[in-house]
Amino acid sequence: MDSTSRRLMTMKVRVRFAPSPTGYLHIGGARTALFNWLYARHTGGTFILRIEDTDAARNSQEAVNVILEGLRWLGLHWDEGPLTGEATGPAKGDRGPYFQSQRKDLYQRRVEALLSRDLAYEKDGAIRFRMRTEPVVIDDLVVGRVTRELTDREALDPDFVIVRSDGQPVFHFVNVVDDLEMGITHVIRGEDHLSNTAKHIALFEAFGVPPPRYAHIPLILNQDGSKMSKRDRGASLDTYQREGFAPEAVVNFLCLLGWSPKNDKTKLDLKEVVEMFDLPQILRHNARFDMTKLLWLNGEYIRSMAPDRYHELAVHALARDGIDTNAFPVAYVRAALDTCKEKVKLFSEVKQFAGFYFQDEFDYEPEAAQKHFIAENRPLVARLREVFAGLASFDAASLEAALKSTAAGLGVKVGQLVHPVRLACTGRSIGPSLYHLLEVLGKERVLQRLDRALARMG
RNA sequence: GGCGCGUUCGUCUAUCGGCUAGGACAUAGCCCUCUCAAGGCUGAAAGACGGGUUCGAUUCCCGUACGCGCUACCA
Repeated sequence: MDSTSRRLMTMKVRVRFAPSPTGYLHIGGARTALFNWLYARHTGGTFILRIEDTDAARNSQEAVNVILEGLRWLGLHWDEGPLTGEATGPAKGDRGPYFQSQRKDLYQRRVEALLSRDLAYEKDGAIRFRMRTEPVVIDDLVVGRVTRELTDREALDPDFVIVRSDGQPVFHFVNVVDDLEMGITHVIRGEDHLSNTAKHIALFEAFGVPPPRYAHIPLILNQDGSKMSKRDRGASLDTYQREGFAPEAVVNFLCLLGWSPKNDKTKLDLKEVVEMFDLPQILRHNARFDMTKLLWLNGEYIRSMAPDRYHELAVHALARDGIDTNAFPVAYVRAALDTCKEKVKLFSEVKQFAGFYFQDEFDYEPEAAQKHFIAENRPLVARLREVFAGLASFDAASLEAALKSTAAGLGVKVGQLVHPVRLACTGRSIGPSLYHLLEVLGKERVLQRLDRALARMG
């Protein structure tokens, strides 16, 4: 073991997620944040959020808020970093500011230090760093030992710009200065930065400071293997926030992209992941994003979700879809939502499954109405209506018994009653268990809806 | 073009030289069933290619192909 690794081993881990506020949080960025968070929690270290808002033109407070809200939604809370999207706003941690736009003096001082030692020089109004020409060895914790040779262009001129002629320092420079000043011990980032790491290491050496350990994680690709860009469906985290995914399912799925618990478990306990997670086990190849599997996982999470959590998310989804459940008794809402818990894969589906509980006026599915609301069924449904009306106890078991004996008495299959009744009471041909849904609706609503449907049957 | 990284079922992955290559999603069939799901059972489905090393290679080495990344006064 060299002295650098020994020093780092005794040092408390400090990792950071350093997104640029572009207006959306890329799913790959979310995974990078997750891996940094997991490593910090695993080692008892510190997870830092730093906003790389050097490109003033396209940065805004709203764009930063998208990132903050995305991370909060995922449950990836940071130990140091901004508390709001405002660059000059409050922050926690003593190594700030955590916005690059507020760190200009720091960069200026570092530039002058390099200039004064002739490690950098001015050319055409820009400031360039004297890059070494020997290969740079990167001991990456994920990829292994990488020896970065000069490219053909670099062989001609290895130096690179660190401050543009307009006075703006470039990414490679500010990134290194910040990691240095903030005492970052491990840089966990996308593999797209691997080649550039040589520059970063050279810069650290120029400052006379040992570089942090690097861990370059593979990229997340589209289903077809192409690069996932802003426009691709599922590339932006807000897709999941809006479409009714449970954050815990998204986090679980992201854990499985490039990392695995080495057993056959798919549904993971985050606490266990924190215990097991480590950098060397991260896979070295890119992964494709399988939305179908995430959807399945989300359904798994919903099915096994704690009741309170499920109701909270379901009610929230309904509200977003224009259904105010506050107008109904809490017990009714809970009972109604419970009948759908095992049916939905997404919270955005809750309205389709449970909407009828909260609105009396709804249209019938045309095809189903044509099939089930026929004259032939009218006397059958009418008979059942009377049986239901006479029931002393309107619970699922009684309803089932009543419906089945009525069907038997009429000499028809159970389905011949079930389908028209379901359609009459819900407007749809699919939905929760019929008997349970009738129980929740209650006798009054059920009879009303049956009457309304009977009026349309022949 | 140069530099770097990668390559196990369609997809995510297990395997750290002994494999009849395991699991999950998706998919096919069957069962269950009031719809839709869920669940149960069964099936099909993989080591990019070519050379080495080895008693033995998915596993180690080299080459080729393919994919991805970087190669900016973008981040």
